[in-house]
Amino acid sequence: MNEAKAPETEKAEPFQRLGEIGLSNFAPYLMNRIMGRYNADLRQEMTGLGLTTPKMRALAVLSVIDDLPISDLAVYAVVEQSTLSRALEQLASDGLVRRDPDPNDSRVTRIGITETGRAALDQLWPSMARVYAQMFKGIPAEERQAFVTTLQKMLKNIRKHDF
Amino acid sequence: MNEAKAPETEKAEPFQRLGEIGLSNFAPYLMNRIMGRYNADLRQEMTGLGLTTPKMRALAVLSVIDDLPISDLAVYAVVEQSTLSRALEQLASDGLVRRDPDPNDSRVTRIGITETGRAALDQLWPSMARVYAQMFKGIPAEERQAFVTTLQKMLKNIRKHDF
DNA sequence: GATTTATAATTGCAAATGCATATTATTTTG
DNA sequence: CAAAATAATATGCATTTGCAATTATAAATC
Repeated sequence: MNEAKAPETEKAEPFQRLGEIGLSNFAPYLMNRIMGRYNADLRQEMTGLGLTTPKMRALAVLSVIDDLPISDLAVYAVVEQSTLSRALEQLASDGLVRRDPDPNDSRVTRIGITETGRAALDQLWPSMARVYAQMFKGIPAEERQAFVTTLQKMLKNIRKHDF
Repeated sequence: MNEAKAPETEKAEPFQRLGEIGLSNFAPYLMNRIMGRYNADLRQEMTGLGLTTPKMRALAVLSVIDDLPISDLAVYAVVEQSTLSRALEQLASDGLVRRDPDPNDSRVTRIGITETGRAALDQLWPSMARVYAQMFKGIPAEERQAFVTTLQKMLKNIRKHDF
């Protein structure tokens, strides 16, 4: 009577529990495991350069999209606004980023990366590339591409902002 | 999917920078963004249940693999050993987990989940399942499966332990 | 156009985190 | 088998984090 007439892809399962899925089939678990290692591996390198994860993330984002309002940067960099505020304080005093008041909205401070900031990131990049390569070792280009495509869909599904 | 020109899977590129790859094509970036949202979304629910991310992760793992040494649990749950130690202290005093001395090695404490612990996780599970479903919304089963398969390979590539 | 509401960024503060170290138990080695 | 090296867990402590409240500005509403 109360048969589920589910459209296949969406929600057909009554409610599978984690134990039934299994950790190694549960994507969020695997992703947390992988990113935990990725971030831990990089943290070591960062420490040597006087960087922290929030600082590094801010620089990495700014190396691609410059001159961002702090609130946008927080979203891109996946760092809490207040944490980022303090990280930027240090980055600015170390000369790795620049703070420019937004001409149109005086509440906004726009952050740009400096040459020194780029240089710092360049020092870290080999490690990032190495860990990245390690992660995808033995995975063919086509599979990598499909993987990224799925990730892009997932981000669209889950994000709370327009970017 | 356009035919790839390059047969090389390993390392052929001279050294592409992040700016050239672009944030939205850089898998670790996308994964951090997605997991950042996933974890933030759940944190809210957890707070209501008196749980934190480390506590929740420990319970989730234990619901699948019970009776783990603390050191193994730390790996599975992606939580720092010292952080986990303190999280377990609280979980035990709240009666959500049990601590049993290992009969063969008296350095080891094995952690098991209690009925109360399972009940707490059951309360959280609907939210986890909801965010999980949201993440994969519109992504066909086949693509999901391929995605998980790639994740499994990646974990094998990057992990430092045998599990 | 004055008042309410919303947004950007900073900051105070308590709690959480992670590193280094301590403690206890086990394994290895000479 | 004593001494040294290794392993599992706990803990001291300085730092980091995130929430809530604050300040300052802008937008909306009446």
